[in-house]
Amino acid sequence: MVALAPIRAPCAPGRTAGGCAECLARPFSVCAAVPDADLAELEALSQVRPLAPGEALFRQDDPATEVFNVSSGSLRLFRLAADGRRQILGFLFAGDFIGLTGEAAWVGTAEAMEPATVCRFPRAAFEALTAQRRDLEAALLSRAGAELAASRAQVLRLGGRAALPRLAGFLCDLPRIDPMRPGAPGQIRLPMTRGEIADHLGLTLETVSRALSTLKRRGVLSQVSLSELRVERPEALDALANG
Amino acid sequence: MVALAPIRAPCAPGRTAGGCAECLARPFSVCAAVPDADLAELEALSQVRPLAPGEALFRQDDPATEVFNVSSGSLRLFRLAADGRRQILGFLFAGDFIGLTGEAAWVGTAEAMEPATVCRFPRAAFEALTAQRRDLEAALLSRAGAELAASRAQVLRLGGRAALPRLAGFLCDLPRIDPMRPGAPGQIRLPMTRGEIADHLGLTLETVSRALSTLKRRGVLSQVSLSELRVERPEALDALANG
DNA sequence: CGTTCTCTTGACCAGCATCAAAATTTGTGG
DNA sequence: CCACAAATTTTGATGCTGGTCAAGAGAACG
Repeated sequence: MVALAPIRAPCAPGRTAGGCAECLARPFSVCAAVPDADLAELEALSQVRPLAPGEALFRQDDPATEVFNVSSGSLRLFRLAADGRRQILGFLFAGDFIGLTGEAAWVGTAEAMEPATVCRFPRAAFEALTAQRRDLEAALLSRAGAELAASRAQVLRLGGRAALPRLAGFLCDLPRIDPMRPGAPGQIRLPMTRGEIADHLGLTLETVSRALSTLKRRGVLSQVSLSELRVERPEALDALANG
Repeated sequence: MVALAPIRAPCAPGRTAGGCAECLARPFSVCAAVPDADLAELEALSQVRPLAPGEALFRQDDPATEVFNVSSGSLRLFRLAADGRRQILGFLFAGDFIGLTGEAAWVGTAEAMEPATVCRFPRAAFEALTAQRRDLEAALLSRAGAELAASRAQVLRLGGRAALPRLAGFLCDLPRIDPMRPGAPGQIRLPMTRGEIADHLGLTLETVSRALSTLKRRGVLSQVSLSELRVERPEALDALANG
């Protein structure tokens, strides 16, 4: 897994150096709904938490006493089944908000896939702020809609049987949900392993690897590195994903 | 498909006979957040629309200029893929709200599975009301969370490979999402066909039928009628769904 | 430079899809 | 109310995709 050149942590550690006002993730976050003049309210509630690769932010079934906003890096959100199978519910990138559903316990475990930072809010205080601020509540509702759409996209992918369309659909969507990704357009960054892609798509890592090889053999993709793909024929990828 | 004994349509046709105040679906709906004193605001915006079995409420990719609340009966929400495959995103029952995501176009087609009624709101007017009423907005956010949880449950089901656990999980959840279902506890009403269950679970109708037969052979279920099952061994069903 | 982890590729097999037909239920019209 | 027609469900036979097991190649890290 190739670590990124470190992105300046937004809502930055230290808080002094610009704070939320200079946060690189704010344009993609619910915080964008809060005008600059009122940012101090947000900053007063939040703490910055850096995460090392593999470190857990919370575990499934733990009480959800806090909510989070991802400000850099990426995380995996997964649930372990009784038989040991791991279903990855989603990958979280800068701007994603964690804790929308208001459930008492976390549905899954969240772990960093690479160095990451999140803003941490006590749930009660955040909900109090939400109740005061109409703009924030509307932004949360809007983001909940986006997350529901993402979950439905995953359902559509998992419902289709073949492995190749599942992977193609995932690769098409990935750049969209990773707003701060670096690198040239037409390239796809994969901060997750083959096994994680497999657990997201309901496949095995061998099948994912074979599907990637097939796409390379057909000239749809080429590999810049293990974790960086180049899309050679975007239309072909799109056709596989949908048609 | 056995039609239910008709439920008195809530938010009833005619509107005069009690209106929202006597709506049987209100306890399960976002409308519950609106106090009795303010119900007139809701009623002024809404129109009751009855649906015949098979009738479409809207079609995928159509502009979403209205939102709906199901007040009786049930609907299927599905999306047709380019290859003709049908993925059923969910089944809608009394109390379910349609139009949470705020997207410009419908993600899928909604069709009644049995005689049903919905309350219809012009989207712009409903959003204006939402912006005024804190209680309604909070209820919508809460319901969005519930729907996200349902979608994630479907992801967890589709991600698991075997057919039997998928069906078992679906049968376990169905009674919970159908709050106004009639009939004795321990019985499961299936307003949908085997083919629709299959398209929801990413299986074929033959596989669903075989899985049902297996559950009957093992004594987990028995059939009251084609569309009504009796759970003989709830623990066994639950074990199949999770373990 | 060696250890460890991840990825790739191969061989084989099981479970589900597909094709096909019979049984059951539902709906319609006399 | 019965008989017939249409639709749905059940069951069977066969083939293929993807899972499982296994081994080797390539990267990452100390």
